[in-house]
Amino acid sequence: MQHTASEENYIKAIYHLEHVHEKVTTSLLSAEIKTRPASVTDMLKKLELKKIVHYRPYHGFNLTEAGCKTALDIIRKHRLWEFFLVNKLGFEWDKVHAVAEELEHISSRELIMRLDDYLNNPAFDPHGDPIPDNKGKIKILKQANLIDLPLKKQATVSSVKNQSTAMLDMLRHYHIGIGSKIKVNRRFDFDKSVEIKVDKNPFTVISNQVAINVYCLI
Amino acid sequence: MQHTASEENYIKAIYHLEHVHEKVTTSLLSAEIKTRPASVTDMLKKLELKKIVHYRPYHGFNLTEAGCKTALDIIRKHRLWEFFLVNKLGFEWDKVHAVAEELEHISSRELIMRLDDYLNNPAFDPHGDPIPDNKGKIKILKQANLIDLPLKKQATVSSVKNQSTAMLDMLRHYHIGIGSKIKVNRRFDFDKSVEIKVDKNPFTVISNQVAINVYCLI
DNA sequence: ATTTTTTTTTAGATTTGTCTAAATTTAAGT
DNA sequence: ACTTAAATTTAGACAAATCTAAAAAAAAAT
Repeated sequence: MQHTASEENYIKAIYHLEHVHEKVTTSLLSAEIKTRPASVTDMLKKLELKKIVHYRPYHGFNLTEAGCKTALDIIRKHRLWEFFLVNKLGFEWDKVHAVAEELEHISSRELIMRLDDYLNNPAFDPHGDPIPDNKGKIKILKQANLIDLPLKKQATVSSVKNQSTAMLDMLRHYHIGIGSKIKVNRRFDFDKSVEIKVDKNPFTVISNQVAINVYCLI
Repeated sequence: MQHTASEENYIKAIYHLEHVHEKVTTSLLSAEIKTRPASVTDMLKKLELKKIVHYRPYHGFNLTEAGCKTALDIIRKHRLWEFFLVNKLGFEWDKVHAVAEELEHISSRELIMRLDDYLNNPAFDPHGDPIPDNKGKIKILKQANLIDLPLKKQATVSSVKNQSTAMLDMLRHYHIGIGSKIKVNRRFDFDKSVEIKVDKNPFTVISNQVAINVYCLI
């Protein structure tokens, strides 16, 4: 009793909307997946029958427990594939979404188990979003790019994208390493450089090119 | 102007049939992909419009040049994924077909380019079948049936005809796999069985039924 | 509390890929 | 050559997922 790719897309979209809006409505979902409201209604009736959503006509809907589990499973697949595409195949992290959208619908459970092991059971995808484990559990921490960090809030360096010698050399110079505590003091519009404080060191400014390679837990 | 997964399955099936039968007919294709003849006729009319096949009603059909190119592209994807599944994820080589059937329909060209590089541009899949390169070129090596091998000359197992689970189980028992080094020591007239040496293992005798399914490079 | 606007659902059509049953064409058997 | 058998195609139906246009329900505005 598996789901079609289309059903999976609806389930995933509902899951995401539930985390942003209290009530998930037909028009919200319609906008999210770029289909007409009428089509959404049709699909909801199907998902209701499959006990994936609780659906009260005219008053929105939300995932059942089973629906939520299914959503997490799809998200797990999506993010594992993204991790694979970036860390094994060398894709740019902003180019993987569309491909992962296709790969996430591959059904083999064994494939995902093996892929997870092959990647050493990563907890975060290349965008810093948590990857649910095979029971649907997710690590609450979120990884964010250094340039996206909220100002003056401490964060912990968790990974570095470009691991070339030149890059690591640069990071050593600024005393930035995995585990370093970083606070962003301000951003400069002129060249998108960022003023930061690393551990107990004095403030410094790092270029945008350096910043975009550093990820932190917040 | 891309093809649906269903169209791709037809194209691939026609390609394979063309290499076994001089004329590819509706009923042959129908049996190959397990759909009713009427459905095959419908699809053929669509593929004819797309200039994928030359179709003469009641008299069979064959791939156009474009169709052939498309088939090779799908086969390339299928075999690259099989290689990945076995050599990176550790699947048994007789368990990858179904998964690769799904993966082969992922459309991203960049994905396949990168996967190919990541795998070091392999020329043969785990079953010993050649992987077309990105221009559709296939490496052809001389393959000989195990029963036809010259005595006491080493050969390398390159492919297996009957890929049923029972067969592969049998081969595993004799430690025969793709890449195994085999030497034929003698043939028994009584039941046409063959005494062989596989890699560094002691001599064994395999039945004629097993031997005729094994092909080697010499 | 009505009326108007917005949202949602229903009704009916379309496309894709499949099916069954009937009709047609080709091949085979005498 | 003629009849029978087999293969193929046509015709019509169906399920999935979408659409448009119209109807119905809920929300907002006066």
